[in-house]
Order: sequence, then C-alpha cells, then structure tokens
Amino acid sequence: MTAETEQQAEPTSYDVAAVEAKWQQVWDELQPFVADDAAVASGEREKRYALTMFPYPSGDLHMGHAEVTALHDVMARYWRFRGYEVMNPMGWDSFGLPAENAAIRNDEHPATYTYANIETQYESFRKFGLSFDWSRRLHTSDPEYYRWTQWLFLRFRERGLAYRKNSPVNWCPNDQTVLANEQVVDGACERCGATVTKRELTQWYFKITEYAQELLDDLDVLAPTWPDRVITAQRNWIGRSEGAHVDFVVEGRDEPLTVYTTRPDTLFGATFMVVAADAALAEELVSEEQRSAYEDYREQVRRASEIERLATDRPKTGVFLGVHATNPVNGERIPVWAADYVLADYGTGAIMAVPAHDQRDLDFAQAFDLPVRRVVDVPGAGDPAETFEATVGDGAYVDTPLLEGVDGKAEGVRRTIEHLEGQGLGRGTVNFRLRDWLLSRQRYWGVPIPVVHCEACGEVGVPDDQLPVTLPELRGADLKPKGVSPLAAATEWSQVACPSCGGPATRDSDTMDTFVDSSWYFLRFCSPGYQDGPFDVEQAKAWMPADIYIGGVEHAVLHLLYARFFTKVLADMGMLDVREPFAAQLNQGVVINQGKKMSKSLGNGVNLGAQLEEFGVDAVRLTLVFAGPPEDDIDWADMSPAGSLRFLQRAWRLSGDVTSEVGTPAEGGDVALRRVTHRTVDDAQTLVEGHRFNVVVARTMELVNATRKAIDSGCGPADPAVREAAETVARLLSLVAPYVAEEMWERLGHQPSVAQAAWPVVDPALLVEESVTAVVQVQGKVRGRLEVPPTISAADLEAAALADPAVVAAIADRPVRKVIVREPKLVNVVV
RNA sequence: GCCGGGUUGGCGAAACGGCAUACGCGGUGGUCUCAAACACCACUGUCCGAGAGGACGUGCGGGUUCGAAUCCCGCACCCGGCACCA
Repeated sequence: MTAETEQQAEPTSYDVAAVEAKWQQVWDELQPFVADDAAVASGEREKRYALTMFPYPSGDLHMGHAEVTALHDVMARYWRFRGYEVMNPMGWDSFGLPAENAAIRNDEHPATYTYANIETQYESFRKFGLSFDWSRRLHTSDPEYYRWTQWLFLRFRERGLAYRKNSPVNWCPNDQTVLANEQVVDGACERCGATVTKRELTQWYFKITEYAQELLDDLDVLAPTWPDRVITAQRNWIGRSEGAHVDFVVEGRDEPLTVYTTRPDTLFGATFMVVAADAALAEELVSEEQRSAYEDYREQVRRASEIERLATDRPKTGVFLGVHATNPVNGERIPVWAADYVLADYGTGAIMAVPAHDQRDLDFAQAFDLPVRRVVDVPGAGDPAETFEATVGDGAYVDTPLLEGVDGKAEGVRRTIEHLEGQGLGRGTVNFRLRDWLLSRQRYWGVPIPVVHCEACGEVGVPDDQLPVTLPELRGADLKPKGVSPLAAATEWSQVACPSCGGPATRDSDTMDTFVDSSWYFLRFCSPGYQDGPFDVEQAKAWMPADIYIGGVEHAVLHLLYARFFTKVLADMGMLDVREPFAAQLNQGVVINQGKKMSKSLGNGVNLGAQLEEFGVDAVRLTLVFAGPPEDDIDWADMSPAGSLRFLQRAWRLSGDVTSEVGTPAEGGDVALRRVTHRTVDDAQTLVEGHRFNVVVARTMELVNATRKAIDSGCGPADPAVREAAETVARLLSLVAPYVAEEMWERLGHQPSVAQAAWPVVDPALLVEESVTAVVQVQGKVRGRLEVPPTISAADLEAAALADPAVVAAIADRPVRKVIVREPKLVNVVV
C-alpha cells in the first residue's frame, strides 16, 4: 500500500498515490471521454446521454457527490465499452443564495465565492477519476449561459406562459425574498428554516398549470423507468381531481358565486357557503353591516404564519359576510361566510359547505351553530348531526329528489352534473392542486428578468439583440436584504430608455428562481458553445433525451417537474422532438453516518478528502458502489473502505502473476476458468443495465477469487485462461476503480487506456455448463444432489433421482404419488 | 387520513416460483514471523447432538402451489410523498 512495503523484489501491493498521479496525467493527454457529435449525427454510432444532476458550488465536494458520480460513472463507462458514443457532461448550477450571503459576509462579489468553489470542485471531480467530457463544461451564472435563459423567458412570455400578477405570496422574512410553494416545507423556508409569512406582491409566474394534464399523463409513460417514489410524488403534487363548478345566485349581485366541489351529488345537503377570507371575492361580497367584522378577521388571518395555518387540528374560525345565496337545485336560502380553511388559490376560492359529508364543514358548522343535513345514508354510520362524524362513503340518497334510487357516489355525481349542465347551473370540471410557478426573486445573484417597465408602453420585453441583460457590479453591503431587490437600488443600472418608445423606463428588478437555470441546462450540453440560440436544434434532436438521469430524490418534484415543463414548451415551439427530457431516472440514497444524517452539530461528518487520502479514490468509489442497491441509503459506519482496498490489491496482484504473453489466444485454456469468466461478463451486462452495480462488484470479486485459485492450485499462471480472466477483471473493475484498472491493464502488456478497450466478447458455448447439480426433493425438502449432464432427459433424471439412496431412505415405504421433474436442475418426489 | 416503497445471519446485502443467506464486513481458530502488521487457509443462521445427523428458519397470520423470501388476502412496524386542496 505504501512505498515502504514495496522494497521486495515482487511487490504484493501497489502505491495508491503514485498510481493516481500517474494515470491522471495519462488521461489528460489521451482525453478519452470527449463525445463526438459527428459520429452521432452521421449515424455512425448510436448515442447514449448519461446525465447527473449538476452541483451547486458550495465549498468542496462531499460524500454525497462522491456517491452519485461513482454510480453514474459505472453507467457511462459501461456504455462506452459497449460501443456507444457517450455524452457525459458536467457543469455547475452556479447562481444562488449562498454565494450572495458569503459576499455580504466577506464584502466581496458573489462571483468570487462562486468561481473559486467551482475550481475546487472541478479539481476534485478530476481526481475522483470520473469520465466526464469537460469540453462541455458550463456554468449557469456565465453571461453566455444566462443570455439564453433570458431568451427562453422572453419566448415563454410571448406565448403567454410567463406573466405578472398580484397575489399573496410566501415570504421568507430572513432571506427577504418570495418563495415558490415548492420551497415552503411545513410552513418554513426550505433553505433557512425561518417561518414563512404571506405578502401581497406583484410577481412573475410561469403558467405551468397549462401543462398540468400532460405532466400528469406522461407520468404513465415514465413509470416503468422512473422510481416509484418520484412518480408518486409528482402525481400527488399535481393533484388532479374531478368534480363540478356550481353557480349560486347571490342576493343583490349579478355575478353568480361559483364553487368547485368533488361531491355535486351532495348539493341538497349544502347548508351554507364559505369564501376564502383573503380572496378578493370576500371583499366584494361582504355587506356594509359586516364589513368591519370581516376586515378585523382578515387582518387576523394575514398575521397568522404558514405553520399556524397548516395545523389541521386547530379550531375553525370565520365570519358571516352578511349575504345569502340560493341553492340552485332546491331554491334554499343559505348564508355566505368567510373563513381561512378555504384557500383563495384553489378551485374558485369558494365552496358550498355540506357539513354532513365533509368533516371540515361539519367542524365549522359546529363552531358557528349552522345546520347539518344528511343526504346520504351510509350503512352502519350514524347521523353526522348527532355523531359529529361526517360520512363520505356510498349509501342511499335521502332528501335528494334528483337522485332517488340512485346507487353509489359515481352515478350520483354523474347524474347531478348532467342535471346542472342541462339547466345551465353548472358544469363538470377538472381541478389541479398544482399552482403556477412563481419565478421572481428579490435577490441579486440570479438571472435578471429581461423586461423594462415604461410609463408610456407598459411592460416591454428586452429585444433579443440587447441580450444578455447583465448584472450590475454589486458587492458586500449593496447586497444586504432590504425587502426590495438589490437591483432596484442600483439606479444607474435600472434606469434605461424604453426599447420601444425611447422614453424613460426602469428595468425589472427581480431575478429568476435558480430552478429556471436548471430547467434547460441538459439541452445546452448538447451544443455548449452555440451562438445562435440556447442550443443547436439539430444537436438536441441527436442527443435527447438523456438516457439516464441520476440524482437526489430531493428533486423529485421541484427540478424534475420544471425540467419536464420546459421540455414540453420547447417541443411545442418546435425546438425539440421529445416531450420528456429524461428517459430513465435513478435516485441514489444518501450517505449517513452512525444511523444519522451527517451534520456539523452532531459531529458525525465524514470528510471525503480524508477518506480519499487514507484509502485512495478507487477504494472509496468501490465502497460506495458495493455498499448496496444504488437507491438505498449508505451508513458509512457499516462500510469498510479498508476491505475495499484489500480487494483491489488482491485483484492487482493477479496482473503480476500472469506469465503468458499479451495477445495469447484464450482458446484451449482451462475450460472451467473460462466458463467463470464468460458467465461473469454475460451476467455483468444484464446487471449494469438493471442498475444493479453492487452485484456486478460481487461477481467481479468472485472472478478474482476463481482466478486466484486457478493460479495457486489449478491450471497455473501460464494458462491462457488466466490471462483472459485477469484482463476481464481489469475491464470490469474499470467501471468502478479506474486507476487500479489502468495499472492492471498496463501490467498485462496493453496500451492505455483500458477505458478505450473493447468489451469482452462472450462465447455462448462457454455459457453452457458441462454438468449441473440437480437437486432432489422429497415433499419439497432437499434430500439429495446429483451431478448430471445439462442435456439429461426428464426420464433419465427421474430414474437417477429415484435410485439415489438418500432419496430412497426419505421416501421409506410410502408410495410415490407423483414426481415433478424440471430437468436438468430439480426433481420433487411427492408421497 | 390518502398514495407509494420496504421488513432476509452479529452488520451491508444476494437469490427467472425450485439448493435461502452468494459477495463483502465483523468474529473465531490456524499458517508465516523472534514478535507484530500484511498476506494466506479453515470455520462462522438458530436450536438439539460428542459426532454422524436432525429439527427450525426470510416481520406476524392465513391462502394458492408438488414446491413460496418471491404470487394473493389480512395485520404490525419502518421509510418517503400529499394533506383544511372542498
């Protein structure tokens, strides 16, 4: 392992550090991983696009980066071996808050922190021996990149998919910026943990809801190749529901009050209505007598934090609005209330309350002494008016003239909608939980929104030939949060001539959510230097979709949903011929330590650099890949990088023991060892393609063990089968441990690099076993084993089984009732 | 509450409906060594048994099958998503 132990004539171990230094240099010269666009465009070679989520440049790489890239590299290297032209790019998601916070702290420019970290991470990635094509490297904070982010924004805006609206938004008082719904977790800011409040602001949105149905439908297409948990998370997030809009006439008002309900069949049980307290609708509806009561209540609601609002078990609050509406099916006059349990931005912001069949409505009815009327008699359940338990199941309709004798909810809903539509009182409709994507942020270190606000012309998009709208040079205290964007305070930058009329105008002072940047970077990789658009349409057609996308499950909804949305819009713009960007997806687990997430406060962090120093890159990579299935979490405390290094040394020793000449044909070599070799290669193909990388490592270990045995106590080191086996080990190992694999390959007499070697050709004749072990069971229990030829007939196998002494003994004197024969591997005797 | 996934030796984990526990870690014993480290060899699911051997065994309870870790039904527990979304 170290130089000291290498004094002997025949070294028993290699010098890890020396090997790493040596091969890093060779790779730099050979550049074996640059993808050839022409080979794909011409159809000369089939493409594979291997994609890993690009990192945010915060400090150096950690265990998590090591794991995901180690797993990813197995796939990329395997595809290269199989003769595909592989694009394996990497870049940095380099806009974002940490750089801005660091800049304020250190009184510098965010770019200083950002680009210094990028260089650190770049060097670490290289040392980690990953087969990235660095010629495609990109950073989303480069003007050449964000110019095209702005260009895309303008195209979205032209299509009505980017718009501004005034509405209550999630506000993080600590980061002094708005947050998308996705960035609010349990009422707290996902980033800093501060309690999120609501603010009324004018903000930019992407109209992702326009694609809600397609985003949902296409999950069915992705389901076979995407993880279940991601599919489920996205389905839940999109939250499709079917129901009806029902129009209620409000006294003294021309416009109807329309509600959304999934239970139109319970319309006869509606005893009041509720409007979201913070909706404009409530403001419009409230009577003069109730106005001050309503306004007091609304203030109380606005002060409440998201956490308080989300507590589902808190008592219902609300206020009567002083108006009544008419139930369209029975003409009944019911009161209209305002409450905060109804959400302004879901459905129509108003509901019909059916307390008998909705627990929330029942709780509200109880709190304010409103009537409860049962219209579905659910067998076995009491009357909700007495039990205070709303019933939601199927049952016989009561007091519902429209649905007499109707059986079941589905039919009841269908008939009611039919009736409403016939009478012009409502219509069947579909609703989504998904909201539009709030993309503007009041921070500095992001993409400036390329829009100018002109007194005369209003909102004007910056013309394409004036892109990019670059950031002004701000640093340190200029960036301190003040509730408005730092860009608004940079007056020299913000005051411009209107591109349309030339009059005085101001630039939009918001920057984009960094999720915008990462929604299309995988397209830029297809033609990273392209000058005439965000990407070369032809190159994107050649490379897309990514054949695998590996990354953390924390992006199950956010990033993956946005990237899918962008892809669909770009397809509609005619720039892509795929509607889904990622054909297959794999989420690696997280690396923990001693049963807990690594953290500074717990003091249980495992430093990647220290592990690499101690065991070497190959051993750390091997440990991460061998630990278990890629999607499972790894507890580093349960792992043994020392054991991994031990194995690598054992494997390496094989390359020194081979005595046959390089190029010696394997034909005629020891058949038993050749069988193991060819079986291993054949299985490895299936295993890698099934992402079962841990098993590939196990099988490689078995091959090493078999080769060792052959050398020491079998056919001996000169047998050509030993060379074949050792060369196979080098290639299999290069998927995970590239340094030692190169070293082995060279010691075996080959030219570098093993990464450019051909995958071994499997000889099908060697996959057929000479003899197999047939198991003989009596009553399903193993009682004997027979060595038989694989071609044995059922009759012969049965005869041999029944002649076996142990089997005869197990049967004893009982009559044989039936014999199941699955030649050549199994016989089961039933007595 | 609704949706998705899981539960196999001391530990990480393998196993087209057909030998459960491959591979590795850890442990025990041994070879080498003055000694140790390294390396190598053997053993290592539980119980009974001196041994040969036997019984039991993949979270729990049923079922299908000649045969179930694997398929079906029910339950418990763990992990993840959604949740005052009408």
